[in-house]
Formats: sequence, structure tokens, C-alpha cells
Amino acid sequence: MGRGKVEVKRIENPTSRQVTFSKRRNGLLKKAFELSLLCDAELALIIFSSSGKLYQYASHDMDRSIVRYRSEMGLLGSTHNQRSTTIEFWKTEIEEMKRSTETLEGNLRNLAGEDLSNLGMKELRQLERQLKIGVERVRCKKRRIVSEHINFLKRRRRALVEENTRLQKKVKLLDQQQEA
Amino acid sequence: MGRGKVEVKRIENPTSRQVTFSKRRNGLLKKAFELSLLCDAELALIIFSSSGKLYQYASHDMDRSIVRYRSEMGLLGSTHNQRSTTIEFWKTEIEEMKRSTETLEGNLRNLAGEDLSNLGMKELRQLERQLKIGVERVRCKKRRIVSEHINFLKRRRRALVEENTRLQKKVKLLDQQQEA
DNA sequence: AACTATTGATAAAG
DNA sequence: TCTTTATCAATAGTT
Repeated sequence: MGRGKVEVKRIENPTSRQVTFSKRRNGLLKKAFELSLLCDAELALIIFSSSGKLYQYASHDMDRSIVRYRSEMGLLGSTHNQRSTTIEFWKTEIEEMKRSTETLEGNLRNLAGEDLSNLGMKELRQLERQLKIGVERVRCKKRRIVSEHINFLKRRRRALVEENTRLQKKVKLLDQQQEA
Repeated sequence: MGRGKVEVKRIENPTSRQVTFSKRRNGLLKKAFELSLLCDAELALIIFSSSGKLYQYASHDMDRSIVRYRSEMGLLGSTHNQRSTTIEFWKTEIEEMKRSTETLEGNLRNLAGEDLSNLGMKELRQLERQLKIGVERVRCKKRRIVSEHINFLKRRRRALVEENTRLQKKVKLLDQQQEA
């Protein structure tokens, strides 16, 4: 995709390697994001450039995904390690969880509109959109509840009207019997 | 890239979601491979389908990349603790963290307007209020950013106007000197 | 799974 | 690094 097809092998020219890295990295991150969103998948992507710089994308939370990966793999190749079933193991588990908790709390604060200091315009726009969607969903749910309640009341009223009619007839009948 | 552009949001139809997942997953894995090869980068990619199946790609070695990622992210201090603590203690710690994580995730889903099924009218009202506050805070922050930017531009403009005036004077002066 | 019409990604150039 | 443009690659919809 570009002018002339490219052979898939290490690009020797450092400059064009860097340029290509930058472009393709962005493309890959975008596609990772789209895949997770479109298909409701959990993605974790770690990229180290040849110069050692880190780039990453995690649809949910990097640490959680890593833990999930580990446990998934653990089930498959469980033969080998006696699992250093020691405090060390649990310690790392806890550290992972703590970090992921912090991330979650950060997201939560953002959604509550707190702690917006280090967000840029782009993030703010996205956040606003997300919040609006949330409001709309909540309103929708409220409407449904109200509507259901109204329907319930309507049915109840109809039943009462019918009951009433029946009783009136009965009364009339009884009156006639008494007159006779 | 396909017939008709596609909105980047969760595909509701399960069949086409699955098909798209399959196609895009392969595309993503291929691109990840190409990036690592072309640009000599270290890549680690973990994918969980919505049904929980694991797919992965690692240019070097998944565990190595994860370790590198962790060290890059700055392992939380956690140098070492006294060994006085028992495994039981850590276990309960973990249980607590898991529970708090679940709560946090629940709140997060609520705030995103997902999973409202077990909320009553009262909770919904509160949630809506919270979301509205969030939206207002985000808008406020946005306004502040825009306003600051405008002020910056105004200052800049004023400075330029002054500069301009000064230069015009200078030019006029030079012209007069030349004429003389 | 295979086929294409289209969109999307990106190599090269500026 | 950004933009533009020409081309190739990925894939959405269809069979």
C-alpha cells in the first residue's frame, strides 16, 4: 500500500526505517483499537522501537490482560514450574491488581468529571461524548421504567372498571329481586 | 476498506461480528509481524475474543516482552517486605482487591451507561445527575482551554501589531535618511 | 471459503 | 514531522 510494493524484510536505511515505523505503528495501534471495539475483544499490544522506546495499547487494562494471558497459558503448560508458590508469587499478583485498580479509579474519576487536569482537548471531547451516551442510556432506561409503570396502572384501572361494572349489575339485580 | 465504510462501533450482529473478528485478527497479526520485521521492533500482541479464546503474537518472546514492559513502566517500589507475612495474609489481600476491582468495574460500566438492568428509579436518577455533573465539568474544562488559547492568540496578535508599528517607523526613518 | 468493489493504509516525494 | 498523491493492501458485503 503505497507506491510500489514492499518486500517484507528489515529496512536497511535508518531514516526510512524510522519513518515507516512511525506510520505503521500508528496504523497498528488504530487497527488494534478498532478490532477491540468492533468485535468486543480484549487487546493488549506492546511495541518497543529499535531505539527502545515503548508504545502500547490496551483495550481494557494492560496488567489485567497480562494476568489473564498468564493464567490462560498457565493452564496449558502447567507441567513445568512448581510455581514458586511463595510469597513472591502473591506479591506480584497483588502489585498487578493494585496497578489495575489505580487505572480503574483513574477512569472512574475521569467519568465523574474529576481530576481532568491532565487531559487534552481530544480526550475531553471523547469523555464528553462518552458521558452523553451514558446520560442518554440512563434516560432511556428511566423512560422504559416509567412506561412500564404506566402500562401497569392502565391494566389495573381497566380491571377495576370491569369489576365496577359487574358489581353495579349485581346491585341492580339484587334491587330488582328485593322489589319483587 | 470494503464495500461501504464502516462505523467504528460494536457490531451487534453476532455472526458478522465473528466474521469481522476473524478477518481483522488475521490482518492485525500480519501487520504486527511486518512491523517487527521491517522496523526491527519488539512486539507483543495479546488478543482475547469475546468468547474468551486467546490469540497472540510475539516477535521475540512474550514473557521477555512483558518483563521489559513492566520494567519500563517502572515497577512500583515494593523492594521487599519482611517475610513475617504469611501466604494467607496475601490471599485475603488479593480477595479484597478482586472485590474492589469488581465494584470499580461495575461503577465504570454504570457510568458508561452499560449494564443498567438491576438499577431502580432512584439509582438511575442519581446516576443521571452524576453524569450531568461530569458533562458540565468536562465542558467547563474545555471552555477554559479554549479561552486560554484565545487569550494567548490575542496577546500574540497585540505583540505583532506593536512590532509592526515599530518596524514601519524604522522604515520611514530610514527612507528619510536616504532622501536626505 | 472465495470473490470483488471499495475503502483504508502507506511509500515516496515535497 | 506533516501533507499530498499514487498505489497497493485489507476487508465489507455478497455468493
